[in-house]
Amino acid sequence: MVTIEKDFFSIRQICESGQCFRLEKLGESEKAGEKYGLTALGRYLEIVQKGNEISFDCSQEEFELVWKGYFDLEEDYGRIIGMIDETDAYLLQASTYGSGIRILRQDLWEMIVSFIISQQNHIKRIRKCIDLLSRKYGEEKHTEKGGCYYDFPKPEALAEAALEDLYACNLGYRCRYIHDTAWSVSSGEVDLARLKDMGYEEAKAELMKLCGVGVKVAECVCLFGLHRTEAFPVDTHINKVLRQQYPQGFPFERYKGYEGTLQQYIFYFDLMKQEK
DNA sequence: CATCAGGCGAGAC
DNA sequence: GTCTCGCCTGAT
Repeated sequence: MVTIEKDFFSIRQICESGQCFRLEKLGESEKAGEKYGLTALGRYLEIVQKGNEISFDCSQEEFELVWKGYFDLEEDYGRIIGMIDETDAYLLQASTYGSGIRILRQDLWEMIVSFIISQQNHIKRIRKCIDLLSRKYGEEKHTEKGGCYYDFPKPEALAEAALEDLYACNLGYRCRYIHDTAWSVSSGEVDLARLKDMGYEEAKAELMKLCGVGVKVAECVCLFGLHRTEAFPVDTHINKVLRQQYPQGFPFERYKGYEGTLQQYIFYFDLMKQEK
C-alpha cells in the first residue's frame, strides 16, 4: 500500500472527467473514503481517496514504476493553473472547480478504440461498451487476492472478431469502425509504435487514416494516448463554451502546449454543471 | 414522445 | 475544399 498526499490530484475528478472509461467508483463511506477500481496497462489497481489522501493498493516499486507516470504525478498542475489570465473569470472558475484533474498517460490503442466509441454517445454507455468488449475479447487475468479482470482487447482480437459479435457489444453503427480500425492496426497499415515519434500534426493525420477517426477523435487520442497536451478537442460542450464565453476567440497562443489540459478543465466544468 | 450524446463517413457540389 | 445528411441506441 502506498499512500500519498498531493496537491491538484483527485481520483474522483479524474474519474468523472471521462478521460478514462475503466476507472470506476466501487463505493464510498464516511470512514474509509471513496474506493475506485482501475484497469489499465494490463493491470488492476484499487485506489482509496479520503480527502486529500490517496492510497494505492500496490507496492512502492509498482507505484514508482507504473502509476506515478500513468497519473502524470511529475507534472506541476498548480503551475499550469497559475498561468491562467487573471482577467479570464470563466477559465479561472473552471480550473478551480476541476483542479484535481490530471491528463493520464493511457494506452494508445485503448484510446483509439475508446474514443471511436465515444462519438455521439454518453459516458455511461461508453463505459458499458468497453466493459463488454473487454469481457468478450480481452485476456482474463487474476489479482493476487483472487479477483478477476479483463485486459483491453488486442487489435488482433478485434480484427478477427465477427462483425455481428462486435455488434452485440452495444457499439451500434461504430462496430464497423472498430473492426476496420483493428484491421488497419493489426495488419501494420498504421504503425502505432511510429506515432509516438511523430510531430503532433503528423500523428493526428496518421490517426485520421483510421476508419471512424475524425478530427475530434484524433485529438482526443493525441491528448490521452500520446500525451500531446497541445491537442484541444472540440466537442459539443467545448463548442458551446467557445461560443458563449469566447465569442472573439479562445486565446490559444497564450497557452501553447497546455491547451489540452485547459480543455479538460472546461469540459469537466461544463459536463458537471449540466448534470445538476 | 422527441431530442441528444465528448462525430464521422459518404456523397453532392 | 465545404455542406448536408443519416446513423445505433440508451438516457432524459
